[in-house]
Amino acid sequence: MLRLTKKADYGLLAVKFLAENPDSPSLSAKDISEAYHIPLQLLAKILQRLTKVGLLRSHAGMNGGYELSKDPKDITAFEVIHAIDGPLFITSCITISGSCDLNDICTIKEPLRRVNDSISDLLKSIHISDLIEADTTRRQQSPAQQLVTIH
Amino acid sequence: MLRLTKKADYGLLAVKFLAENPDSPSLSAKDISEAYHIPLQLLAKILQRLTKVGLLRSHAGMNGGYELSKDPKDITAFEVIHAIDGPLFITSCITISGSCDLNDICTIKEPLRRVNDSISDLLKSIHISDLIEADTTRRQQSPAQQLVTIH
DNA sequence: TGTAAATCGGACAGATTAAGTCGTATACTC
DNA sequence: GAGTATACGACTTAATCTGTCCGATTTACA
Repeated sequence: MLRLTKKADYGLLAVKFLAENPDSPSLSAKDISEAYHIPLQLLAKILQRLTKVGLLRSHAGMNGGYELSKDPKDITAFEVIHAIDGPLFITSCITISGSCDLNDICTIKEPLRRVNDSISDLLKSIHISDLIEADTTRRQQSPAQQLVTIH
Repeated sequence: MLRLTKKADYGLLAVKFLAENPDSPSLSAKDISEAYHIPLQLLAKILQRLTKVGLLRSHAGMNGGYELSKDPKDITAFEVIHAIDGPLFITSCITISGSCDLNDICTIKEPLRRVNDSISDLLKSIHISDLIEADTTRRQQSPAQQLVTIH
């Protein structure tokens, strides 16, 4: 099925939201959870992880919250996803140690590892700023144009 | 975590195995399950699905089994994975109907859909024949060379 | 024509993982 | 000091994946 977790989805949404509101000194987990109807406690943990890896800066206490620690141009989708979901492995048999039960038998491991790397590269080429741009251009387009350029 | 199911792994292995043995008129689920230590009944179901979508031809009865219904060059990794795991959706919110709870709120859907398409294209560009070639070239190389060219 | 070997397919149980909740501690502002 | 917010570990619930069981059907061959 090859799908991201909801946490990763939420994380991307949150980071994009922070990127879109550079004027606000910091937005709280509550602000973001209400904007997107994400369970507060769950989002809080996601933001904590993003803070831990240095993508966000946090401010506890009243009027606290989170802000991006760098420019949206310099944050990739890969970084966000990796921080939340951990390392990306397309196959079940490839683990961080590189070993699996079928170590000597399995002959598709290496080809799939290359696929894995390609996907990683793809996600590394997508920056948070791209997400914002894609969104604004979409709004400017007519529905007919959207069908042509998107998907 | 963005990972294939084991079923998809098994399916790819099985299809590759069939492609590697074009001389055998047909290999049974048992043959394949023993070659790779895959649970027989589980593999049987996977092969049944691949048959259902037309990638394999099955022969019931004694000396029965499966064979590829077309050339390994004409079967993509995408076809195998799609047959087993169903449609590929990178996000949790993008479904076959294209709708999610956050339909109007979620602003990363379209960008992620493009990522989704890119991954699909990537998997469509990988043919079963490629998996075999990658494997044989690997065997011909020295361990040192493998480290350079692979990954 | 009967038996063995194979595919077919639904239902189910167990295991693993994801999603979400709870409670408490800590930090900061006013 | 009160109120608001982050930090974080433990826990529960829900969903999905993995694997098994069982019976039915098909086919080759003795």
